[in-house]
Amino acid sequence: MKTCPIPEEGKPDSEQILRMKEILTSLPNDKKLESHSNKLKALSDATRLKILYLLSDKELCVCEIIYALNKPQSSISHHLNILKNSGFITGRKEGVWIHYRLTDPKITDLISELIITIE
Amino acid sequence: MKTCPIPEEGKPDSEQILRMKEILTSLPNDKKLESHSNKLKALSDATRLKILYLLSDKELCVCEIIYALNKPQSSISHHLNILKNSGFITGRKEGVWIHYRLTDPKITDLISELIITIE
DNA sequence: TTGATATATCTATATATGTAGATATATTGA
DNA sequence: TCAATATATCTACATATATAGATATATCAA
Repeated sequence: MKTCPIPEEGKPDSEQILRMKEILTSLPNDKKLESHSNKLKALSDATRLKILYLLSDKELCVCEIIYALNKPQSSISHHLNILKNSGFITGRKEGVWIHYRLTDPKITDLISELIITIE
Repeated sequence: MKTCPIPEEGKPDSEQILRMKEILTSLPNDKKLESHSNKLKALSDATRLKILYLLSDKELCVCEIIYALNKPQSSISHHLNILKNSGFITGRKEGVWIHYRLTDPKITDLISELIITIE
């Protein structure tokens, strides 16, 4: 039976193994990858996706988002905080109000593209 | 003090509110959004991101991925299953081996683009 | 300064997730 | 049929997360 092409002691690596090692060294380091996966985790919630899509049109204040999504204020605030900390949105304070907008307007399009590729 | 522009009883909605409602009705339904957020959740793990990047070059069998990432076989199998169920990768059986590849080669590029927009 | 509004933070709880060891299944060669 | 390899599934446990009520903070108007 063909065995897994892992390199044997003393023998040179196969082309395949060399290529894999090349890819691994070209990747962001573990700390960065951890940060990237955490940012992507911010997208793994339906409420947060809704918020991003709402903001794809124009900036909104928190109370408008609360009204639109019909969820407790603490819950919306929690999700906004996650989106803000991961860099997807930014807030602009105006009196008591805080207006949130997408950090980059391309964000929602990229998310949609990503979903489409696997649908 | 300016109060939140939520529609009052009997009064017509503001332009802003109408636009929000328009966006909300244009969104995928809740079941679909739940599915989308679950797919994105598959990207929220550093090990799974590494697997996707490894597969961006060419298909690999499970044992090669185990060797490259140096993690327990059960763990890699678990992550591959998540990536497969969410549609990011597909498996091709050949004897005892299963070769996995990206469902769409654009996937890793789109992920990178998404990360770049918020960095 | 007082009261109301907008938002954030704290807290508890239920649920989901990653990890890794153990076991099961499938395939192949002898 | 038997042994070895490749992979999947099961299991338990520790950790992370969403939720929503309660409380805190900040801003403004009167």
